[in-house]
Amino acid sequence: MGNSDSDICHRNMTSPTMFHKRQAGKSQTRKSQTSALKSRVMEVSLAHFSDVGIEQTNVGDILQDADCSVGSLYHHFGSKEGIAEALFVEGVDHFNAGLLAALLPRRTASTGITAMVTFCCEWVTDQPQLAAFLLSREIKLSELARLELREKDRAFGQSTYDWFAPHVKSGELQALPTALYMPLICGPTLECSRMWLSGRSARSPGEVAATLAEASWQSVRKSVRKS
Amino acid sequence: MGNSDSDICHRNMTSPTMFHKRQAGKSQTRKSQTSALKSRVMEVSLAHFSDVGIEQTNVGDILQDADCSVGSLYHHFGSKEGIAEALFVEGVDHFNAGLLAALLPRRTASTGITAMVTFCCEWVTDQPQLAAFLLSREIKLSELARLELREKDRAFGQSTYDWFAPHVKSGELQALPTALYMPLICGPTLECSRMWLSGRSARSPGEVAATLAEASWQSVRKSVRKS
DNA sequence: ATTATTACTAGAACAAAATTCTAGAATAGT
DNA sequence: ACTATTCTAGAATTTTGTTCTAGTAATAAT
Repeated sequence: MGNSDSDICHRNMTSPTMFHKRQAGKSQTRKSQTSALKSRVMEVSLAHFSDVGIEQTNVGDILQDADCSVGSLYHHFGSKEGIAEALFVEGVDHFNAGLLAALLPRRTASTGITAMVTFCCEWVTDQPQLAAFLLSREIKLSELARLELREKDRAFGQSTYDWFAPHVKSGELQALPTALYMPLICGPTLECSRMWLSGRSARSPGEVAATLAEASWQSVRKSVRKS
Repeated sequence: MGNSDSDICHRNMTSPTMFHKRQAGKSQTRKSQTSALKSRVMEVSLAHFSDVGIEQTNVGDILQDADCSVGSLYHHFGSKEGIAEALFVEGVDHFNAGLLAALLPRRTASTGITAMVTFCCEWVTDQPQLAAFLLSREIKLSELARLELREKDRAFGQSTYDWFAPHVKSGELQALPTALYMPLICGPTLECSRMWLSGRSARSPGEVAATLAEASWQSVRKSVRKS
């Protein structure tokens, strides 16, 4: 009766990854209901956020559209920003994983770069809502989430670096500060994506993927020129 | 007594440019007070916005820090978003003007591209707050502002295109869809800027300007390669 | 000059929306 | 069975953005 600091979660991201120790029994019902509720809230929130922005979205609408009670929402996400945070982290994970999956199998520098750019273009074009949300920051992440993301970022950077290093050594790629590869390779694509997503450009990234890939490749390859 | 639709302003941006028809007389006092108030509000707001985001900033703090009354604020800006909008438009203007000023005087393709990238880097490094604010969208612009910006964007695009066209014709630059030049040239820099501004990278754009410039140049130049 | 109109300032009052709180149901652990 | 924990609910509260009314200084009109 006195301890009001109940073990609230506010961050579980059970959505895709959560199947440890399931006792193929009865309780499955409640858990899946809860999990479904969370997914529903996130899905509905994403739609609203990417439509009118986080600030303009009001919790009442989310509650109604996701058929969720105030209590449940605040139990699971802690706040409106909490939903945004969850979406953001999940989105980054998804993007990074996809990018790595596209990159790692490639054996030559040029096909790797092309794969990265192509993947970016397709990803953005395939899920414009999530992309728009991710590419428009203004999400004040909690200290916890910030650290979590920082770590993921580091791991991601390491993985890509491990792929790049051999190609740098072999003389195919320029030797650059590690922090520059991603911006050089994906920067133009992301900038195009932003323009397309905000309606400032008619051409979708998918349509110009090949051109972007070639240009990015030229910007990081090591080459001797005629003039 | 019945017309409640008084001529409210909500958009003047008198900050820098406003010296038409000044009757070098007495009333100057009031005008300059007002102008100073607006500047103060915008300055304070920018600090808060770039610090904790628009949503997390509360009007009360702005009021207090800028020593402004509720009435005045709503008279001049209409809403919290109105302040953001004003800041955004002013910022874009400032950036675009600077970029053009850096680009237009250049006579060769390579010096032009270098000038653009260098300018971006310096601009971001010089005014990180404004840069952080501009680079983090999530600003629901009013329909009016949207059109205003669209027009400015168009004009800006035209100006840069006029500069590019001759170099494309002369064979120095690749012929690309118009909408791709800016992303290719400034995309990597802006991506680096975002990383630096959000603390994900230690190296400021200013420090890597030369490298970025060279890479961007390689990505848009037209060249025959040895292999 | 005097009056009328406009631009601006001020802060109390209001309304909307986010969040907290209390209570109760479902589930898991012992 | 009993206890602790997780989760659901929605009424109650608080916060906060915005509106409204009133008043003051400046400008224009007569």
